[in-house]
Amino acid sequence: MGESSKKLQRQDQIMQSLEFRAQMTATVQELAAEFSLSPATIRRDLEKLETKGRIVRVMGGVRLLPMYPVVARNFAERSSINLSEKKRIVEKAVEYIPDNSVVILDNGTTSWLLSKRLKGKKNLTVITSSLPIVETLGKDNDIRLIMPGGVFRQRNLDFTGSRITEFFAGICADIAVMTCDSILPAKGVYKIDQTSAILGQAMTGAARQVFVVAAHTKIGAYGTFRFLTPEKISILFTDSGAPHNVKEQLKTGAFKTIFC
Amino acid sequence: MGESSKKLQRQDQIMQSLEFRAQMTATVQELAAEFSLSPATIRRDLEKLETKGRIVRVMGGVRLLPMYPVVARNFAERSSINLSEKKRIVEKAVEYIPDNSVVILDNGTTSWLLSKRLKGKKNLTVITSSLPIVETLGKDNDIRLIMPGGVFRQRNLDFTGSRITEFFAGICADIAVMTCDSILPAKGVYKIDQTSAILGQAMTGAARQVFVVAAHTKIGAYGTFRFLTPEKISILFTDSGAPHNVKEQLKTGAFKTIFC
DNA sequence: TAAATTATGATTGTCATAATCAATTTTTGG
DNA sequence: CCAAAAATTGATTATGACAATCATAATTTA
Repeated sequence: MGESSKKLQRQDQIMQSLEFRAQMTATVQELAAEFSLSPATIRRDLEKLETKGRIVRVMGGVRLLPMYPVVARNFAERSSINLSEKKRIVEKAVEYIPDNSVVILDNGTTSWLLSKRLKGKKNLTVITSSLPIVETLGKDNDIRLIMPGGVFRQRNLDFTGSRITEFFAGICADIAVMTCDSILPAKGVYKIDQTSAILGQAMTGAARQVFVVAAHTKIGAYGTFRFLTPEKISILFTDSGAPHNVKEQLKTGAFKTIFC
Repeated sequence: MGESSKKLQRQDQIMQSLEFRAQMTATVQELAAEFSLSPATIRRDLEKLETKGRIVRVMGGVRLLPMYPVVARNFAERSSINLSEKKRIVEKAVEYIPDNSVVILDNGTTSWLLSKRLKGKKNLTVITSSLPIVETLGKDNDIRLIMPGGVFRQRNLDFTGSRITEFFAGICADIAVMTCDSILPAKGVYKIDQTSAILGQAMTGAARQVFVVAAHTKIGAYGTFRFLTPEKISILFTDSGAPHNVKEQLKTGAFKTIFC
């Protein structure tokens, strides 16, 4: 059996009470007084609400999340896979993005990490459909941030739609930084879903240079929809974890590969 | 004099350390061990980092903000002005939004509050340029969320641009819920900046019904750019705090007014 | 290099928290 | 509607996180 309706109702009241407060915060004691309950009970409610992702508990009380918590948490967890490799790749790729450039950033956790490393660049224009990237770069004064718009995909935290192709047809950027689900060195770069692949085609078609950032595990992995052929890749940034023969193949391939 | 470079450098290292962690969290003790420092020093660093808006401290440790903190905080503070009036207005307006409808939501704190009350509606399509609204509704499975896109405005946390008008020209929604900076009952509804007014025109032109939600303080207030004439307003939702003569004027006006 | 500023770690008192348990309330199933 | 089961509640206790303070050490400034 779950929680009693009375308890659930009170949890909603706590949420409402939080929204009334200027800083969206309250102490356990304040709430205990407000509901005429013991601090222990309030703590148990807050514990539940935190599990449900509706609040963050802080020392002595609780804070309403200004933002969407559940999806962000999923995203943060996904991004922790291969994190140290991804970070090395990203650090290197960032070196190849000069000041004053116009950069298209693909969706995905790797390009999200990359966006975090753009701080300090001067006069950058970033075009992206990724909500986490918007949130990361939105606070940066030195970055002009442009979003094509579209229908929101909860699973990917991005926006896509039929207007995307049309949008990028009118864009000429310096660099597109792309993520992927699969790289076949002789054939090209792939995404798992078609919508993302169409977006990828539009993005890469709108940039003079195409960077691909991908952990070595993506090389030879499964991916159905190709969005990029080898000759259009400017640089592939990957880690050095791939088997020797694969690395040799990359070194003699159609595009430049940088092992980070 | 500010902080020493050594201290600032360590604070950056703390941030990096946080990014490496799966849940983006760490305890004071973990960090104390990692940097071979006393918990007191780590706490002082965390205190600074929190002041700078880079982290949120939680019981026993610290959590990296998944999202942009400073702007969100500003927004949350702004939204607390007239909060109880706004909430009453919003509760009433939500009643007039039926299931299965297509709703355009304007930018602004009042429509952000309104978006929080849409949970439970079935098969809703929401079109908005507001980042906070996207974040609020993005976690809701029952809402189809569409963003026109454009250039990000940090100050308003929204997206605007020349394509906006073109975008809304292709839209026919059921309801547009609009906020404003000023209402002159005989003349119309105004915004302070022209960009928002152009967006407002596009939005109201794309909807069959136009709701205006505004605290009574907006009636007769200052606003330069008109985006809506009185005869195009379907319903004005406001609180009953306006002077008697103003309320009489509204009751005999060109549009329906609901005092919440 | 010396003085001023800042940072650090230890100590202390205060307070939040988690765990446990008995009493009470609510829900479930007949 | 009633009895049994489940869940909730508040009191208690042990743990430990926190802020304030101060003397010492390190860093920055002139």
